[in-house]
Amino acid sequence: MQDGNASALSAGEKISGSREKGLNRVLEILEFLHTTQRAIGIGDLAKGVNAPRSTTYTLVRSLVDAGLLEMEGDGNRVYFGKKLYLYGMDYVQGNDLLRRGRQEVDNLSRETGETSELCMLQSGRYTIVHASPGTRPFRISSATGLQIPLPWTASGRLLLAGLEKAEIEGMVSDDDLVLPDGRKLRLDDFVADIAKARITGYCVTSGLVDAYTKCLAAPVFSAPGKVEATMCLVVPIDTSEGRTGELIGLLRDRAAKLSIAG
Amino acid sequence: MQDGNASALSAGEKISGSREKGLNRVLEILEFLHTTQRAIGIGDLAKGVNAPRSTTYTLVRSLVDAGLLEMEGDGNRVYFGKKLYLYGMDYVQGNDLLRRGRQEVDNLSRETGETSELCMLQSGRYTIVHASPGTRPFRISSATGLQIPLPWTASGRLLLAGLEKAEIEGMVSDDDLVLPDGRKLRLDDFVADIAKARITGYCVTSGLVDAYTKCLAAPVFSAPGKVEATMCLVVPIDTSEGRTGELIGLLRDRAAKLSIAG
DNA sequence: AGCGATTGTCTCTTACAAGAGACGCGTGTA
DNA sequence: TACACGCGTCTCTTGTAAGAGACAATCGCT
Repeated sequence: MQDGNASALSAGEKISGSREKGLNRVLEILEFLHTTQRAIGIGDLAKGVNAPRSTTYTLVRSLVDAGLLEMEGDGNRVYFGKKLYLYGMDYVQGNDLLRRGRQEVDNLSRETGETSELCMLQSGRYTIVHASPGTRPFRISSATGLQIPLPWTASGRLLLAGLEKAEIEGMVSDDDLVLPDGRKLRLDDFVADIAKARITGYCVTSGLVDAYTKCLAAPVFSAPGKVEATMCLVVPIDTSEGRTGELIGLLRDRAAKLSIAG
Repeated sequence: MQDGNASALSAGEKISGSREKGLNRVLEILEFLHTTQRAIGIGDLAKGVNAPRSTTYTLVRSLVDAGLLEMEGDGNRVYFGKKLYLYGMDYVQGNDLLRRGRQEVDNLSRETGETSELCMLQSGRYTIVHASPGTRPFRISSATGLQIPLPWTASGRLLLAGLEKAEIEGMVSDDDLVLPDGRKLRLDDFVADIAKARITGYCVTSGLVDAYTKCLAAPVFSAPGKVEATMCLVVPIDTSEGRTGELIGLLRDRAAKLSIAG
C-alpha cells in the first residue's frame, strides 16, 4: 500500500503513490465512507484512502463547506452530509423507474413476506438499489447499496442479457467468478446462463451467495431488449417448488408492470 | 443566477474568471443540476456554471465514470447518478433524526390533510429537507431541497433560536430581509421574533412567503437548547384560530417526540 | 510528570491539471 | 451547396494545487 518503492509494476492500475488529482481523491473519500457506513476521523480517512494527511484535511474542509460531508457531533469525525441526501432525492425524483421500483419492491415484500430487492448495474457492478427486509425471523442479508460480483446472483444473469460475450468478459474479473464457497465458475457456463435467462425471462440461482438461500429474479425493461433493472426475491433454499413457481409468477408480473414506461 | 460580466467587484466573492480548482467546478456543477432539476447538455452546463467547455467535458467524464452523474438516454445530457442516490441513502441511514422525521412528517400530513415539512439548516441556509403534500385541492408549493431565505419562514425563526445577534447577522444577507412582496424586514425585528419564538416554543408567520398561506412551526432539539430541525405545517391563511391552535398543539407534540433521541 | 501518538495548521516546491483554442464532424437552414 | 452552429476530442502552456514535512497543541498511557 504505502511507500512507492517501485519494483514490479502490477497489471492494470497504476501504483497510487504519485500525485493524484483532487477530484479523484474526493471520489475515493466518498467511496470509502460508503464502505465504512459510519463517521470516521480525518486521520483515519487519510489512511483509508491512502492520501497525504495535509491534502485530506484540505479536501474534507471543502466538502464540509459545500455540505457534501458533515462533521459529526464532537467535530472530529466526518460522514456524508445533507447535500448528498438532497442530490440523491433529486435523482429519485428524476427517475421514474427507481421511484416506482422502490414502491413495487416494498409492496412485494409486504405481500409475500419475503425479502425483496431492486437491482441495477452501477458502473459495471451489480448493485442492490433498494431492499425491503421481509418478515422472516432470521435475517436474510441484503443492504441497500451493497455491491456484489455479477456471477454470484440471479439478477446478474438477467442484467447482462443481450450483451456480447466479449462485453460480458470485460465486465467480470477472474475474482468475480470465484463463488463465496470457493468454487470457480467457468466463464462459458456463465455466458450460457445469461443466454438461457434471456430466453426464459426469469432466473433462479440456488446457494450461490450463501448456502441457505435461493434468489429469484425477473427483468425490468427500459426498452425492448434492454434490461434496465431486475426485481428479485431472496427465499430460503428449501422453499417448495410450488411456492417458488408462484413467487416467480408474481415477480414477473410486477417486473413487467414496471417495464411499461419509457 | 446572474451573468458574470466583470464590472463592479461585489463584496466577498472573487470574480469567477480565473483558473478554478477542479473540485470547486464540480461542486458548482452539482449545485447547478440541483437548481435545474433536470438533465442538461454539457455545453449548456459549461455556460451555466461559467466554466470552459474543455474543462467541463473532462470533469463530467470523471463524474460519469464515477457514477455521480449519468448520461441521459440519447447520450448528450447529464443528470445526477445512482451513486449520489446511494450516498444519500447512507446519509439517511446514519441519521436517526432525518429517518424518523421523514416518517413523522408523512404521518402528520396524512392525519391533518395539510402540507407538512421537515426543515433544517444547510450551510447557513434554510432548507426543506422533506415535504409531504397534503390533500388540499390547490397545491401549496414546497419542494424537497428548496432553499429559502431564513427571514421568510417561521422555521427560520426557530432554527436560529439561541444564537447571538452577531451570528444571526452573519447568516442573513440584506437581500434575505426583503420579503417576496417587496417589504423589507428590519434586522432588529427579526432578532426579536427569534427571541420570542425561542420562549414560546413555536412560531407562526402569516403571508410571508406568499399572501395565501400561513406557516406553523415547532422546534426539534438534538440537545437541550440546540434546535436541530423544525417540523412545520403550511395552511391557508384563513384557517380558523381554533384549528390553528389544534394544529400547533399536534405539531409541538410530534416535534417533541422527535427530540428525544441523542 | 514524562513519553509517544494524533490532531489541526502552515509553508514551500514542483508536477501537473485547468484552460485556451484549434480541429473535424454532424445538423439545421437559407 | 454553402454557411453557421454546437458537439466532442486533442494539444500545449502555465498558473497553481497536491503533497512533503515541520510545528505546536492535545490526548492517553504508564
